[in-house]
Amino acid sequence: MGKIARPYAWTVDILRRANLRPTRQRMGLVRLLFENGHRHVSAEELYKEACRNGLDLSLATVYNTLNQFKELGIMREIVTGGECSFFDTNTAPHGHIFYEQSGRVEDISDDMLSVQTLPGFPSHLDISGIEIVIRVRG
Amino acid sequence: MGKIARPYAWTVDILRRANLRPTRQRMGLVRLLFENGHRHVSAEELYKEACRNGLDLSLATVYNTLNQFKELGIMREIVTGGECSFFDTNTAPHGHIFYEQSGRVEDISDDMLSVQTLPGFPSHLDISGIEIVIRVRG
DNA sequence: ATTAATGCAAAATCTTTGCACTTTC
DNA sequence: GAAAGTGCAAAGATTTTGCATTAAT
Repeated sequence: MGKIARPYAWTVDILRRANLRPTRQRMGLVRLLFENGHRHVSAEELYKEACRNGLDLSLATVYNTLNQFKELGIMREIVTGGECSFFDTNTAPHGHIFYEQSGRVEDISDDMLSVQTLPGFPSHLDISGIEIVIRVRG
Repeated sequence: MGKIARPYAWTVDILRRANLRPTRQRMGLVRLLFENGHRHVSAEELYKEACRNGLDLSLATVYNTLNQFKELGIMREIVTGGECSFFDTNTAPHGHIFYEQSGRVEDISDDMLSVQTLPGFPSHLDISGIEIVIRVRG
């Protein structure tokens, strides 16, 4: 990624819109997360990637930032049942395929799976999220 | 539950069938888990319940036993995204409702939700499990 | 007797937090 | 300068492990 000499305007925009100060660390993370389409990352992965790209920050800051982004609705968390949690830049409702061996996460697209609530579904429930994970050995 | 003076025959049967020695601890856990229909438990919950019922064992043994049961296919694990994992005595495919506030887990019955794979689903995947969790605030 | 299981405490993870220091506004 | 963010190390929490002891076959 190279040094961030001048902040990328769009990273600042994203952060401003979320009422977060555009610090060097956040701008770097936003750039990694959003510059090339949607991504699934674990905190650890993102931290290492940031370091590799010359961004100087701590793992705790990565956790804090990902959790802030989650709370602000910019990202969402993916529950895999693996060792660590993942975060997804795509906040639209969709399921995931979790590859147990590699620990990788992929989206389930609309033409793969159909999920519908039926009349028997309790209508009073205040749903905060629907997790669909297909675990595969491959 | 009272003292287990003489082992319940059916708990021994379940353990024998799974090639596990019917120890006092395992028989007690099997009894709590299977004597009254299907259950969802966390290790901690089950541990406390066992203690309350006069069963003398350690939390580590509860974890070990639940994991053995999972590997042997007697139980399965439920991924909730909450702080701890849950184990389910019902191994048939079905989803769960997770109540974030209480940490309780309930089954999703067949008349609540319909899930179907569509033609676009990758047929070569070696699926080890499908997790469907509806998180609710209530 | 032989073999397996248990208990305990300690370790291993992943994740969060407290506080002094730094950066942004 | 005031307020917010960061880094670090330390704490928390859940789960696993190592090993001496105990129990089951």
